[in-house]
Amino acid sequence: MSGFLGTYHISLDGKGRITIPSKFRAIIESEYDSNMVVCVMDNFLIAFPQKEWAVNEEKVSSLSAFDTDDRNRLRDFYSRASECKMKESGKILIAQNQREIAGLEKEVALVGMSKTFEIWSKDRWDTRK
Amino acid sequence: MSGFLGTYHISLDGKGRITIPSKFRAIIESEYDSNMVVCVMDNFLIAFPQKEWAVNEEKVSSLSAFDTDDRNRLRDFYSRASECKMKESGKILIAQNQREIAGLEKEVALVGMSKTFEIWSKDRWDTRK
DNA sequence: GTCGAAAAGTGGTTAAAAGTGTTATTTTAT
DNA sequence: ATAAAATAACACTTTTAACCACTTTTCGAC
Repeated sequence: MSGFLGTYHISLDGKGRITIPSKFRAIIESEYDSNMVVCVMDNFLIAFPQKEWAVNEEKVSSLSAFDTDDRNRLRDFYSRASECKMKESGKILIAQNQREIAGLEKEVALVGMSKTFEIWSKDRWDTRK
Repeated sequence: MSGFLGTYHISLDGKGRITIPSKFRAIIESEYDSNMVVCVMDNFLIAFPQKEWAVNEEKVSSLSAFDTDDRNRLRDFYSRASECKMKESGKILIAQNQREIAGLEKEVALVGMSKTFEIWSKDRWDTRK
């Protein structure tokens, strides 16, 4: 498998959920389990299969727990992350505060980034530079 | 085998699929498996057998997922790629957003590039400089 | 505490759209 | 003229979006 690739334009339902496109879903089901971590990055969200989140966490673990700048960076990173499960139905619920931060309303773009994928509001995606 | 060579003028069917010319098909079947990755390059598309794509990916894998510039570069690369399988029938479906970006309508030119081949709209192929 | 109402979250159904497979017909090359 | 390849047409399957009904959680009033 070549990982998460491509851009999908999908919609948030009334309760703030998205249905994962079937290609992404197939990857999650075959390569990972249904546990995901979603975190905030600037303007948009990043969805990690839990296994990839762990790899990533590895990389930030070199930061010092006592250095103020590092600690601030870590706090930004962790405090706005959230664990979520992809359900049987292939849906995942995006936490409300994350929807707000990422400006998600109705139309959403999912963007494959190989080991992870990004979640953008359509507006921000279309106007990014 | 000498790889993908030559130019073929073929057509997109009503559902956005192309039938791979039998010479290309023979190469894919003998040298590779049926998994392909198609990505966007400027005005046209590039089709990679998955094995060749992996070589390519190798080259971008050193970029950091946390550096904004690197991440933007990765996003350009991945967001416009898509995995697809050449079916038994020798057809592959070109993703809708790729058809749009590459301006594919009815008539399409496939252009061999040895390890990969390119997919052009006839108009753009004829008028390229 | 516990009751009830509101909000948040979950699961399933449906119709429309997108994607797939097959066969038959047309075109091309020899 | 024949065989192989390419195209067109059609039926079928899968995926998606939009609803709706149900469950769980939260939270204030008592």
